[in-house]
Amino acid sequence: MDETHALFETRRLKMLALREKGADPYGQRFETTGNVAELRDRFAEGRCERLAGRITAHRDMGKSHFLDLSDSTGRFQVFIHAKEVGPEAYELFKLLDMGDFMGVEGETFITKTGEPTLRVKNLTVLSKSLRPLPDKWHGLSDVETRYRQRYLDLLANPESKAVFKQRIAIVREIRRFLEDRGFLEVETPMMQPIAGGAAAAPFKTHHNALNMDLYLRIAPELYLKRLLVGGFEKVFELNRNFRNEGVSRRHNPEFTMLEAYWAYADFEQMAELVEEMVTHVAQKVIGTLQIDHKDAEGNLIRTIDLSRPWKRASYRELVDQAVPGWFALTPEERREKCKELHIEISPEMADFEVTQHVFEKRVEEKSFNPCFVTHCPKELVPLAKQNVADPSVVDVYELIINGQEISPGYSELNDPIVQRQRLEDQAGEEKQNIDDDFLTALEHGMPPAGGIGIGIDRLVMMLTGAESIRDVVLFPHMKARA
RNA sequence: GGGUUGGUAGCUCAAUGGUAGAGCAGCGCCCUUUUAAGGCGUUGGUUGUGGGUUCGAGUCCCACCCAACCCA
Repeated sequence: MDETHALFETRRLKMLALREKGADPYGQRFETTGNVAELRDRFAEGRCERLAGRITAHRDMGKSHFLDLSDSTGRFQVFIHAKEVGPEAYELFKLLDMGDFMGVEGETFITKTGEPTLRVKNLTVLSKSLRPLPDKWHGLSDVETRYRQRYLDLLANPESKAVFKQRIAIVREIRRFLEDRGFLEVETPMMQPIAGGAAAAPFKTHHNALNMDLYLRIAPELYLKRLLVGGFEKVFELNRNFRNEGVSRRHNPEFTMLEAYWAYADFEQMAELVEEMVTHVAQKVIGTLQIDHKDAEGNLIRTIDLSRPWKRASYRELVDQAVPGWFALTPEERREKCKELHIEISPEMADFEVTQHVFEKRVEEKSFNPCFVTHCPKELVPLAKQNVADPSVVDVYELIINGQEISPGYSELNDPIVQRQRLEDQAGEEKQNIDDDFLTALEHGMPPAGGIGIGIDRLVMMLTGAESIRDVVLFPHMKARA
């Protein structure tokens, strides 16, 4: 939309005309007697009120005008008539359009159709909009515009705004829940010399004054554990991580992660904590533990049942259930089996990766109600403690809801020697990518601890029924327009 | 990275290869209680970009850009 467009020009000329008539088209503060909701709550005829908002409807009866003035709490009808506001203000009013902000003062009354209304005596122009808002009836449905110009989506689509308000409430309730249990929210570096704590490609940046490369963090984990070494016993961080990977329905390059660590606890206590937290948040924000997911047409696809207790089963058990006899096969036979099952695998995959692939396709993607998958193979999770009885697995859970990983939880590895070995194995040739400062910290002694991560975006998707991460991230990343 | 679908007026959408249209918004006129107000009239387009085929392309072909979905 270029700025010489007729619609833009018409409004620009009106803006200039307002200025000529002595009205500042971009005005100052306006004292109100309340917002729309407050006016409605205490509504009685004959009260003098002052209200500010955006013009969202205009019903023109010739000399009488009915406008909807909208703020974040709703819309309120205002009545404007030349005799009531006087000729000068009426001239200003005629220069206003849908989408403009104005402040009004007048007396309340009820129209003959029963609508609570404000009869305007004085009006103040607060802000002139130079571009038209989306169609009042059809709204804004173009997904590209909804993401690129989210403000239009928020204005035109109440259900979109509702999802973001739910997201805000979810994040707030998580913070309260953890704080109520003695967890301290901390802030650790977003820019790290070595991007550790997860296996993912980082974004690289450069500090000019220090002349050093830095990475945007892919996880806060290694810093939070330093805090356990430093004597904090219950900490959490709820903030952004960055991963330099593809974007998809489930991936945004920056995403919000909760990590929490609890000294002297283990992964089973962490599972309890997460179960309690998510059900608490669902009950508080959504008002139910039965979460309906609908398709674009509004048809119910499924209901996710968050009722406690949540299912717990070992990785091995679940894979064996999905593909009976899987663990009796040789690695070669497993690859054959994948062909039979039409599960695509690549030749360079290690045997545990083949199993993991089967897990993803046959267990994860088919699990909608909550399931804690416990005791994963240690190759998958290098930062967790090995199981005492079976060293081939680690003491972790992986929480699956809605066919996606929502949260991993660990009994954190606190043996510095084993930890160094694991990181070295994982790094392979790239030894310089090992966070030596972290290992030094561990060598000073870290208490045994439970830790969790929760992908907040995916949690919000699950709780709100959003099909795409872009529907729960206010400003999702998009390619630059041509 | 591969596949599928899509991109037409500010918004929502039409248009067998044959004059690019509608509703809403905008603009003008009528109307003193409307609720998507109504009535009459009217402006508005490089059909994502660039090529090609054709007497003629929004439509067919090629390349590219952007997006959604699926796959890797």
